[in-house]
Amino acid sequence: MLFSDPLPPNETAFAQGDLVAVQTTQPLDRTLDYRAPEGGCRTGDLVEVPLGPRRVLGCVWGPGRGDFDLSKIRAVARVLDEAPLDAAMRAFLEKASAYTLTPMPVMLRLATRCPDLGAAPGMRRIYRRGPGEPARMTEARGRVLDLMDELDDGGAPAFTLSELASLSGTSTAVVKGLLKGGAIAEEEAPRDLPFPALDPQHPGKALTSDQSAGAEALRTALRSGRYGTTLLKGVTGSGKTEVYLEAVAEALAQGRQVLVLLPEIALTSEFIFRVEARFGTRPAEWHSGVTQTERRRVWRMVGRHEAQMVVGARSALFLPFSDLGLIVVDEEHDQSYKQEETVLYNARDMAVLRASFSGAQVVLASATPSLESWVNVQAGKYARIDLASRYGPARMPAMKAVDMRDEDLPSGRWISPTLVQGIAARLERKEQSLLFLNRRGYAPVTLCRACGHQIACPHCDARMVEHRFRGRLMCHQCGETRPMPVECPSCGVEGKLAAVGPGVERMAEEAQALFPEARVTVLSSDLFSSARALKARVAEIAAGAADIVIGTQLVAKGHNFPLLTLVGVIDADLGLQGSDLRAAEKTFQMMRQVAGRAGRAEAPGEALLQTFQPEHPVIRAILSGDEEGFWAAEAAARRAAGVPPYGRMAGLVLSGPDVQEVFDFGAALARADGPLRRIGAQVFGPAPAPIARVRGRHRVRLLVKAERSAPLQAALADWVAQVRQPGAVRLSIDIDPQSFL
DNA sequence: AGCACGCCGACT
DNA sequence: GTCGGCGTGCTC
Repeated sequence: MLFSDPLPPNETAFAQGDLVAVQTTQPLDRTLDYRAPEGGCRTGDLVEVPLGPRRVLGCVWGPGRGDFDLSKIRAVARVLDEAPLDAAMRAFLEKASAYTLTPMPVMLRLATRCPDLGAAPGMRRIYRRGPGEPARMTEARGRVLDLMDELDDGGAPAFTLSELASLSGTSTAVVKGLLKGGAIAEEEAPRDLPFPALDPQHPGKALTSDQSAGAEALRTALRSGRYGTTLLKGVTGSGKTEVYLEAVAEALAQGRQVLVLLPEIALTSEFIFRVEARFGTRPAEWHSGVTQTERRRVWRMVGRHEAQMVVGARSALFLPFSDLGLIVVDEEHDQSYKQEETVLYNARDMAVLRASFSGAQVVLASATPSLESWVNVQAGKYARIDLASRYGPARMPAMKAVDMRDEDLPSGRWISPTLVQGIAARLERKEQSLLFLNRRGYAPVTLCRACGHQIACPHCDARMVEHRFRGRLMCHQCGETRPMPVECPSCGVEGKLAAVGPGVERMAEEAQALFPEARVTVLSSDLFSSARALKARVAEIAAGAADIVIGTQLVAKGHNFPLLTLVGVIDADLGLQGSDLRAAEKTFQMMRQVAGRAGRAEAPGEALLQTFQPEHPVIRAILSGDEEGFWAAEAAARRAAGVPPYGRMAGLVLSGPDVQEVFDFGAALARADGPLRRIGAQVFGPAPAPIARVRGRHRVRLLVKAERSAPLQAALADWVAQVRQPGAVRLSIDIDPQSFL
């Protein structure tokens, strides 16, 4: 990405009646001219404008274009009482729109995702202790007043009516009764309270010399007051968090705002706890689990610089920070930063873009960085800090391959004798073992032994996966479930349906059969109703509530298991097959993350990787621990193939209810490749997407490949615009797709 | 996104 | 004749 565009001119004030260009959230491909309202407005102001019979949300983008019939121009209806989007934010939105080929109105919608935007700030009644005494004292009244006096630490604490009633164990009627005598005073207070200030001077943990050096480098970068990106690399448990919290402290001391992105909501509560320990109070939170009221508060306070620090999901990048000084992207390599729905953007790249417009520093933290980041370091675009030594006595586990060709294992069994021995030894020592398999459910395939039929989802081209705990079949694509049938749905023969292949539930069964006395548990996302329930279970397990843990991908993500000393990877080859060019990178990262779960406390850990191809370069790189060698080899391979980050790619997915129509549209696009050829780009496809049908919609994929320097986005826009799109067919363009299938 | 306009088939 | 299907186009 290039981030060299200058900032747009500074904010302009417009007097009533001046022509202003307004970017709306309606799907229009340009701004519309309006007249500035009574009292005027400024660039960046969020406004309500009349559009046809409706009023819609918009943002003042600059002086009017003046290319529309003056007599038809209407006036801005209202300037919202919200913080304006500043020049850096607007430039960020425009650049992100151009880069991801996402229409501006969609970007503006991302930036204004605040409940009740523009509504008057909500008020609520609060109650404080008053000077008076009640005419008659009762027991309930006494409890209420005692509560208020007891908690009175000088600042006359305020309560809501319901808080007061429930905390003192009475009804609201008692509180209301106390109002009369003036013992309690009622007042109106804004619902949106500023966030308490974080204290950068609050003492932090003692740092190792490695960590101190890293922290000092980040502080120095922060003091430059300019944009810069640093890759903070350290194995699991090396104390990356402590290091970047020092950068946070520096930004806070400068009075600038901080955003920390985490890949998973489940990780936020532990992180917030650490922030509170470090800075004395909690930061603002922004993710799908936050209530509407709190969201509104966070959005407003961020815009007014009354929230200093936000911890959240990728969408927090679009909050209206007024002075953003630091963005931390924790676990920067995580695939979830690139979502594969609605708006396609990579939060890691967008963080860098946003920071470049705000003069902010970016810290990309990871034990296993993405190849892109590694290459950017090599090219001198990013700085790099390595935390090599492990925090405390724990070490990286010893890693060994279990060559499955030499293991004596009956069919239908997946835990090799070598791995069984390892688990047995741990059980004896009262240590934990983790078996990792990235497959949910009992078995990936359900096959009829009579006719060979495989049970597939009726809406998707995907197999139904048996979930034996629930006695149901489930489609992992669309979530469709149905009871487990007794007879084959194809030939009707009873009792011939067989489970083929391993899933975590089946591993649990096998482990339990091997070790009947052991406590076996499964950690899989589908077994928990909420992040809270999952977190609670993880805490129990960490405390020793299980001997053998069977887990999916979930366990690779930063949860702590101090008693764990053995990790068994059931199928280390799983990620190596297929034509995904990132397979090697993903497998490498995943295996290292999982292996990093072992031996975090006093006891040294061991990781056993079950594989049929121990000589595979990726497996060898994992075992040898030669990361730099792996990156260099992988980078060379990508360069030779002309693929990202050395070449540019775009993936197109066309989808619609009618296969023929979708394919015809794909073929028409492939034929009309003139604009692409002009920049030397090639089109591949149309081909059925990896999952050719999802929720009843047929999906077809095209892939565009270009040179690094080619103006890909502009060519793509021209190309797609030439071919008329059938109404029922949807088209999404993914710049820098994660998988190239 | 909505909402109007408009041009074709099935009905009171 | 007219009601209503949703394709096309406009909104400052």
